[in-house]
Amino acid sequence: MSKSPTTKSRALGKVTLSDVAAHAGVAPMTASRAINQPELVSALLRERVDKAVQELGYVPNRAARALASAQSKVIVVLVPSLSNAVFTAVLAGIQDALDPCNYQILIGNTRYSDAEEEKLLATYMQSNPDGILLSGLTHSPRVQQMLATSRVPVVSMMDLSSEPGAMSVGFSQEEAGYTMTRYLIDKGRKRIGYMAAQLDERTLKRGDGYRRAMEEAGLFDPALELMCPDPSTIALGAELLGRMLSNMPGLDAIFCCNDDLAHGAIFQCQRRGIKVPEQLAICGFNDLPASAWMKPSVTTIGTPRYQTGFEAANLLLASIRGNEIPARRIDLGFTLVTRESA
Amino acid sequence: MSKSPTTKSRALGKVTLSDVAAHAGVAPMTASRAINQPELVSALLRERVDKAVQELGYVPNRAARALASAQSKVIVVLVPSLSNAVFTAVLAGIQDALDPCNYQILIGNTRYSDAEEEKLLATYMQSNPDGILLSGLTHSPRVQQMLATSRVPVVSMMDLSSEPGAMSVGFSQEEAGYTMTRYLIDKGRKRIGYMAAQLDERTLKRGDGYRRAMEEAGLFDPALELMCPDPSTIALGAELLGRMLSNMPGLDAIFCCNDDLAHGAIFQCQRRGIKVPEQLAICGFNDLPASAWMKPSVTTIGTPRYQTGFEAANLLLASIRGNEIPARRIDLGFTLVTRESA
DNA sequence: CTGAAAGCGCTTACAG
DNA sequence: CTGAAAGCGCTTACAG
Repeated sequence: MSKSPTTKSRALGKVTLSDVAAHAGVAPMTASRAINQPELVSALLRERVDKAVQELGYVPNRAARALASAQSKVIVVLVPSLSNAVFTAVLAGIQDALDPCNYQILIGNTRYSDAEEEKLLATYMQSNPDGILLSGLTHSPRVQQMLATSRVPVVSMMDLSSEPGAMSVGFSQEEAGYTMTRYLIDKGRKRIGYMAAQLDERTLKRGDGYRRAMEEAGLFDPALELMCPDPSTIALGAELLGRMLSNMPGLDAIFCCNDDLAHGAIFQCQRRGIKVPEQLAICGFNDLPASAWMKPSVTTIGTPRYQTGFEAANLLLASIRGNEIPARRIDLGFTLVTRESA
Repeated sequence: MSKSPTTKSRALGKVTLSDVAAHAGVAPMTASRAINQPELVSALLRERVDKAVQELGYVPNRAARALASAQSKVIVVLVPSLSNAVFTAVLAGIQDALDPCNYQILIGNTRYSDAEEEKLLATYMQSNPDGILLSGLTHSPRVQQMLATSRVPVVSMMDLSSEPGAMSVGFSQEEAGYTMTRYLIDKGRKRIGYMAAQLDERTLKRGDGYRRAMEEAGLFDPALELMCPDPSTIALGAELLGRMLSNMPGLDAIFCCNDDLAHGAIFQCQRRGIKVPEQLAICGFNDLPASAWMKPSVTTIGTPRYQTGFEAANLLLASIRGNEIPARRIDLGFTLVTRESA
């Protein structure tokens, strides 16, 4: 358990590559190779270096490597929320895709705020990331500029970009909103409300789909939309249900922009003795685990969250490596999951 | 929008501090000061440097700074899960506490695996973290050794350490398990089962508390415990309920080690027509949002998740800064939340 | 297969 | 208040 012999004032007092090299009786360069490209070093020296690494407890200094090699091995991931199960599933997919590649993942939680996104990106840019994974398609001008000037590969997740050359993985949020609304209409519902919260990009696009379907069917009525900027929670769903019930006479169905709201709305119906779906059909979006188990179980849109993260990370890796990219726009689709609630 | 004039082969082709200094007509050292300790630079030069930074779009290189200053400004956080709302709340608290301090947070998801924890820590150690936030008290020998040799300040979250000098923030998991069980006993329940999954450290300690209460009351029966190593999910709760019902005759209450299991168990009861709490009392742990809204609402233990993250981060900061630390062991307590289900 | 030299972009430690 | 020198720990680019 020997320590670095020199005690220079600025140093961390840690074992360096030179210490390892000295201990093994080789040049630092050889020690470096033995560690990073062992196939380029003779078995004998490789063994001596390995032994020195063990004995000294050498830990490579990532900052030094990044500086010398101009390669950070860092990938930045920006998501709007960590409390939303949707994004933790996306992160799981990203982790699984990146795990074998020895990248360091910098996770930033923008909290659905453009300002926060700018701040995080500005900070993370100091780490010279090799690639960036972003949620959504729309970003502030400053973010767009930072991305453009950095020339770092970027993949957008959760929706499909129509910009040529842009890389994106997800599905059409608008189309999914349309599909769910269409389903309710086909079931014979006439007064279909849209309950939305957070009002992020995706919620708005689902609303666009809802509107298109309602207009097509001649059922559109702006009074049927409740758009609330607060974060989506079960409690908010419960509250908004009350508001919709009192403000929208004749309501026979509600399309909630996500499952959290739908769960809250259904719990509220249970407490008020409103029968779902007989009196009121309620459906959600995302197919969270509880949706399959609640009573009534919840009709919703199944979304490829884990897969989105996984594919987006792989697309980014291909781009970083300069590999051929068959498709820069990967549509993972969505599924209409019909259950008891609508 | 001028670029760095030199085009050396190894460089990133990015604007450096020297470029900024040249553009402002000062020495690099002065540019560095103007950016990091502006109060030490005259107003005139400070202004010229600021202008140069703007005009060149300078982004500091974090690796270079870390290497030169021997300070990483990195804090490592290891949590066992990101899909568990408990830990995302802890992370939110950490973020809020660290946000003003310009630290980079490295979030590692150990997936409840010691091997994964070792791997993550080994990787993150390469970044020379200034501090580490760990979940739980027990860690593998290799993890303990890495922490010991690095001499980096560590704060443990989610439970209280009895080791002298160790810093920890949380509450007694054992005590909480005891309290919930005691509550069920006081309510007159006799055959109280314990439904556990994941079987991590905390689940086991809650079980210890359950056992202590049952033994005290002369109600203990090992046949009343169902310990399943699979991850906790609503689906698993629903499944385990079935198993307990068929294997534990006379069961009149179930203490689920967390709310996910409790929700699944209650949904299953609804589907089977079992009345909760009349025929079977069910309670959970953690007080997730749905617990207050479900029907029946869920009796559970409220836990200080956000607060744990917040206080743990602040404790770590104090330790990093060498501030005086009034208490190295911060007990945030827990609350028994009695509702309809038990 | 091995190694001496130079440099990555910044900050420390001095000196003025 | 300002700056010239040296160095952080590693890797690139050569040369042998």
